[in-house]
Amino acid sequence: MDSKWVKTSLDLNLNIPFDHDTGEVPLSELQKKLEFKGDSDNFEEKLPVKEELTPAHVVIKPAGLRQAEELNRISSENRKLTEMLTVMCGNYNALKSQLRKLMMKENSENELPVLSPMSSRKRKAGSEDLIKHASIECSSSDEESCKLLPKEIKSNFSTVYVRIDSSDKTLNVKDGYQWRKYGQKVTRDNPSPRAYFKCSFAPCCPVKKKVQRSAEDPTLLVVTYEGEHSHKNPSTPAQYLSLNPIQPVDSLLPVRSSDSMATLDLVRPAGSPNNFKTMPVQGGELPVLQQLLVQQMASSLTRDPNFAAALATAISGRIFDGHTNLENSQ
DNA sequence: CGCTTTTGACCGGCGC
DNA sequence: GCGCCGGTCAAAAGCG
Repeated sequence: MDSKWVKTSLDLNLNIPFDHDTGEVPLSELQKKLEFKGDSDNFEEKLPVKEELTPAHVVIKPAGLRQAEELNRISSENRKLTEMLTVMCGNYNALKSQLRKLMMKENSENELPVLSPMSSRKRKAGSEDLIKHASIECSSSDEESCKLLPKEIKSNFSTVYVRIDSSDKTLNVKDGYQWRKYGQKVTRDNPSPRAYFKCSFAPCCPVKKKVQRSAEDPTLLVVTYEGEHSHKNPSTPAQYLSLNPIQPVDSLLPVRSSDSMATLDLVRPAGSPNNFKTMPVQGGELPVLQQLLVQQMASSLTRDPNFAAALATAISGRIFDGHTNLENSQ
């Protein structure tokens, strides 16, 4: 990756020079963009859907013309949004492939053993020790607002930590995939039960996940993903976004105990300070943290209720305006 | 009625 | 060989 950096899915103006083959953009370009777009409060201004219909528009123009114009405008906005969505998805995939490359590099450098999680209890315990440091902490008072996407690592075995309400007794973690619970067990080392889920989105998808409250911190859910999804996405991007207006967040890369650990407090309002904090970094981890920073910015923006609300208002306002104008003209 | 969840039974690996 | 333990199965119950 070197001096380059990956593109996130946030360039709604689509002006960043972007190599679709490598999924990379120059760091300087990205920084410029992030300076602009990092503040979600500015999003409303950036959206090109706020232009007002002046009374003159409504009164002067013939009804049929106005309707046609409205229709054109709505459909062009629709096209724009679809385009943005397509690019966002493309960028997400690019980001994912970057992550994978990085992982492979990390693994070959550190010679991390490829662990087979099911083979032995003792070895399994070892692997969990390793992945424990690969956690993302997602603090949430609201389960709906806390959505994670499992990272795909070489060993196909990953863990994320999800902060939940201590009163919340369910073991549901919404990560965009569809899961079917097939078992629950109380394990020896933890009084709270462990739930076993299989991915039920695709019938042949081998991915499983285990969800259990942390023994040390009952407000922390330990979610262990195993395997790789045999399907691309939980649904088409449009379907997924319509069902889950907030994009999931990639979890951290696995790092060893001596390395840095980043925590994400996703329950904090996106505009508030310290939404992202890192612990002291050891040499060689900077690209990972930069990547995380970008991911965090992306997640903050896409999770920002102001942004979602502004977008929803703009779209519904358009539709409503269109309806009103149609009714007025009749 | 079909899908999901619950839950006790069962299975296989491991240590003693 | 036996018991322990984590993981899985599958029938029954629950739910929309």
